[in-house]
Amino acid sequence: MVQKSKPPAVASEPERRGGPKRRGRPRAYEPEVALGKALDLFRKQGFAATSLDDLSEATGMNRPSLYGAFGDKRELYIKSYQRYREEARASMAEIFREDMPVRQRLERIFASALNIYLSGETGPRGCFTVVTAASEAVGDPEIRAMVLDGLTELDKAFASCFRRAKEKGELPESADPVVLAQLASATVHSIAIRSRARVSRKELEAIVKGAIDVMLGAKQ
Amino acid sequence: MVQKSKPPAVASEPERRGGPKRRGRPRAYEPEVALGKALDLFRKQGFAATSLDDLSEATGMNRPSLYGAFGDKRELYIKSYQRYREEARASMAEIFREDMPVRQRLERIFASALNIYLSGETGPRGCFTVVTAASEAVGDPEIRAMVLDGLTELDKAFASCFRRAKEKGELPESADPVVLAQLASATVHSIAIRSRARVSRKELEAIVKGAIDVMLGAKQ
DNA sequence: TGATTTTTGTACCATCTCGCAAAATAGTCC
DNA sequence: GGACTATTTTGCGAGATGGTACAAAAATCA
Repeated sequence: MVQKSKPPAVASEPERRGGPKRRGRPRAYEPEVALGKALDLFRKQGFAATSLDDLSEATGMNRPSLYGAFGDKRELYIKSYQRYREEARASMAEIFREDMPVRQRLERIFASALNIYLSGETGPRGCFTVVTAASEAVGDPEIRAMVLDGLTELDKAFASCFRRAKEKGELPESADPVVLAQLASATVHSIAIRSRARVSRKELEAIVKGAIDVMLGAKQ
Repeated sequence: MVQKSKPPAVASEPERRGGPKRRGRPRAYEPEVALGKALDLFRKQGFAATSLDDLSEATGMNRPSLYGAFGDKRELYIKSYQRYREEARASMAEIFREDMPVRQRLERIFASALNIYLSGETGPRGCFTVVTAASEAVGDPEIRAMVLDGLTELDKAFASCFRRAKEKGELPESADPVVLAQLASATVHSIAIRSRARVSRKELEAIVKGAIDVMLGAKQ
């Protein structure tokens, strides 16, 4: 009953101009925006510490509207996480679109991660996957599956990055793309955690640089 | 009630120093044991998702006793974390006591971490530092300082490990102990997160092995 | 024995929690 | 204009939450 009879207007644009006008009282909120606000909150505080009142205040929707639009708290959490993943995936795909040296690609990936983790008005927002893994993944199989999926997606992206590099001769034949990818993912996880402890951007960038050097064999 | 109401008469160390015998009603619990139970719970569920009722049930203490012994929920959380850190530090010190090849020492450190993260009756317990960083560190300066301290402690331990190795000629002169330590820490963080998503011990061990190989220059 | 001290057990409070059901509102379609 | 539809608003209720008050219980001390 919530989103069943909703017209397939998935794209946000056709709504405002000459679109197939929705019947009934118009919404006082924009779902995309509201979901973004919810995402911010969940990312900052985690699931349990975020109350419906918090969400209601942040989104500007009162609880029943929230409930009607996104389902209960857990569903909203899952939808927020999905949206987060989509955004992360998009910026990742962007980096993989054009051709460039491995080092540069790695730098851009890590820079993108840092931007995601450090941006935020009230402090670093961190990584949703890490927050979720820490709190909800143990007890909720569905959420755990999403976390697992997020982790392996990152692994695969890095692995393909290193595989390409090997093909182009940027890495020695002895290099193992999967192992290097796990190290790169680990670096991401590490800066995700450290960013929450308010480690400075400078230090995090230094960690990234050191990790890249080792992975590309500049050191050692 | 988990802890039975047996008198603590012959507790591990009831009273030291000639036993000036506590006056008043004897405790029905052992603080050390109770704190351990609280630690388990917090580690599993995080701060917000753990209620005083949960803690009361797990420790076998009712709320007033809990409050009297450890203070409010936040204080209990902090005390739990301190105890966790002490245990981790102890097992780390153990590994640093005797002399051994770097690879072996690294293997033992990671094995110790894996044991800590994976043990648990109701599933992997994960790393308190990661859980705390994800949930509480952003909002609570005191807790954040503890997390930061825990992170740098691990970094330093690894750094000293690599420094020793370099002195003994186990690593090339070009190796940077600090950078390698950050990579090692990152690997720990990564397996801490992955363990919560129920990644199998086997996979985690493979990640560790790959990371060690790269750090010691066996690959590349 | 009785006084003192410490802990325990029960009960309680004020607040917050999530979820829901009406009722009011604002638009579209005929 | 009136019927219809989708959304918002208000408000509620059963239960959980963190924290506390108070008296009974159990030990030591005098």
